[in-house]
Amino acid sequence: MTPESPPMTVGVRERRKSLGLTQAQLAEAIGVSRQTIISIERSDYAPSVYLALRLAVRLNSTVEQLFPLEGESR
Amino acid sequence: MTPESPPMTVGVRERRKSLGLTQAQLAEAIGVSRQTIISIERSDYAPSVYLALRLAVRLNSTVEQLFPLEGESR
DNA sequence: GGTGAATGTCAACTCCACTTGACACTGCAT
DNA sequence: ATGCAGTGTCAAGTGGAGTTGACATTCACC
Repeated sequence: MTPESPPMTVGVRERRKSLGLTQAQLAEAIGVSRQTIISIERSDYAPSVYLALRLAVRLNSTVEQLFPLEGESR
Repeated sequence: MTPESPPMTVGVRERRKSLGLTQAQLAEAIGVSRQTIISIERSDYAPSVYLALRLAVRLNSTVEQLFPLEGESR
C-alpha cells in the first residue's frame, strides 16, 4: 500500500464487528434503536449526517470511510 | 496554530462563499434543489449522510468539517 | 438435543428531509 | 430611480428516517 493511497472503505457492520460490539451496544452508545443500526448496516435507508458522525466517532473512523459515495449503493 | 490542532470547523455557507459559488450553482452541482441548500445552510434540518458527502466533495472539504458535532445544533 | 445471545424481519406510527412554485427582500451597479 | 443577481420565506406535498414492539431465525456453546 503506497503512502498516498485513498483511505480504505469499511462498512459500518465490518467496523462494528472488528471492535467486538453488538448491534445493541452500538445502538445504545450513539443513542438510537437497534433497529436503526440494522437498517443502516443493511443500507435500508441513509442515516442523517449527525447520526453518521456519531457512528464514525464511536467506531473510530470517518464518515467518508463508513459511507462510501462512489460505486456503492444509495 | 500547532501542527496537531483539530481541523477547523467551517460551515457550508462559509465554504460555499469562499469558493465563489451561489446557492443555485451548488444545488445544481450536487443534484438538489436550491431550497435544500438554504435549509441546510440555515440548519433547518439535517441532511442525509450522502447529501453531506456530496457537499463535502464539491466544497473540497470533509463531512466532519462542514457538520460539526459538538456544541452545534441538532 | 437445549439454551441464551445476537441478529433478522415485519408492521404501524410520527416526523423529518426534500421537492416544487412563487413571491419578498437585499445588495449592487447604472 | 430601475434592473438584475442572489438570497430568504412560505406552503403544500411525498416519501424516507427512525421509533416501538414482537416474533423468527441464526449462531455458539454445553
